[in-house]
Amino acid sequence: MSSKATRDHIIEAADRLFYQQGFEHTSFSDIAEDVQISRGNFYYHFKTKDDILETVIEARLSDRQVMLDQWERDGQTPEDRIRSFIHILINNRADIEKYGCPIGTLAAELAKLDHASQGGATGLFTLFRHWLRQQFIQMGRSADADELAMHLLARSQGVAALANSFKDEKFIRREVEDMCDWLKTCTQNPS
Amino acid sequence: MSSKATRDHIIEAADRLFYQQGFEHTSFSDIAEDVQISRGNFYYHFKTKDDILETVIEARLSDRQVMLDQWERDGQTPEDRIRSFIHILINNRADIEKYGCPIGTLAAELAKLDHASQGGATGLFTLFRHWLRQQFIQMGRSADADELAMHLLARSQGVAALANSFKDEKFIRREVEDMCDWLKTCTQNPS
DNA sequence: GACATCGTAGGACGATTGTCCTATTTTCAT
DNA sequence: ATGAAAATAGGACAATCGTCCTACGATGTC
Repeated sequence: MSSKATRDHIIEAADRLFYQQGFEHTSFSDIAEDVQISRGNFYYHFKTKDDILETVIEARLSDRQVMLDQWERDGQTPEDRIRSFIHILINNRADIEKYGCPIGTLAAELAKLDHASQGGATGLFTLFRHWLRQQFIQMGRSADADELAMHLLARSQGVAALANSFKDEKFIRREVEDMCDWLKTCTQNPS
Repeated sequence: MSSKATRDHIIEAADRLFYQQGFEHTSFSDIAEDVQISRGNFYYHFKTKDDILETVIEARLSDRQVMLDQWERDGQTPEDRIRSFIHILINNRADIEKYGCPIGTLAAELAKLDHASQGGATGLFTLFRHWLRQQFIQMGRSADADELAMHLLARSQGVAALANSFKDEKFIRREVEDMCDWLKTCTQNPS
């Protein structure tokens, strides 16, 4: 098989397993078994485990960027686009209830490990933060756009965390609705 | 030394290290070194690693219960007491920026490990959920007390998560103030 | 002061970890 | 078809993990 195809399989499997089981708790054997290659062959594609993590983070960054670009094309108004962000919680509720937020849980784990890729995980947050900030600026809230972005990011993280623990779909839907209501008030109140 | 003293030392060290490094990433050697006992002596006090985790969760439950009881004595109004809860974020901001929320990060890790003590970690959330619910009931919001409790719990978790990633003290203070403002509106609006 | 119990130390154990090395197979340009 | 390069397999490796076992020192009761 071509090198790139195998490499992509590894990245896809590592991405999924890091999400479902955590980075440290996922071993090379786990990934190799999932991809159906030998454990030894691993080091032809990646030098170290940290190397795979870096690549997975880059892949997630690229994935999310594509998603944001798509919203930029689809959503008519910045409010529409932010609503798409909020509705991630509903669209991915099954996974979130089982494994939490893929970005938040990774950032939390790497912080505890004091891992070199902490910054990469924070970069995933920053991607959304800057994108949300842009949307709020377009809504005429340039003065406090970053504060609004952080606020919404925090609320999403909180909902994901509790949804993961309590596995309560109604709670997710209620909070999503509440965030959308809050979003409506953002056009009106300049502060 | 008495058995109980050593045991308490182990629990205290395990509690701290599980928080700072995560449960799985903390080994018996880490704890033993911290307590300054031999690794082998461990199994005189605890049967397994999961056994220590269970005990640590019980200790955290007891600790937080004591804290809630204290607030119950100190705070004049339920609003005062809920404010004490919100201000955990400020009082513990240094640790939260470094290690996140001790309850949220443990619950997230155990969910990924599919660990038997998942319920114990969720129980820590439930302790606060029920306590907050009681406070909101005393504020005359019995109809939606649990929803308000979950809402506030979620917001705290979100702030802790982002504070951990961005290490931004101003963000914490801003969100705490915002939550206190929101709390004020809770007495007025019956829904 | 003898003795049983409690507490501790130190190491053995099998399994698993990330990493690395060396054959062997596959692929493909010539 | 042949040879170089790419890709894979399988195992060796040192270290570390949780667990367990046995022997030694401390403690306190009779």
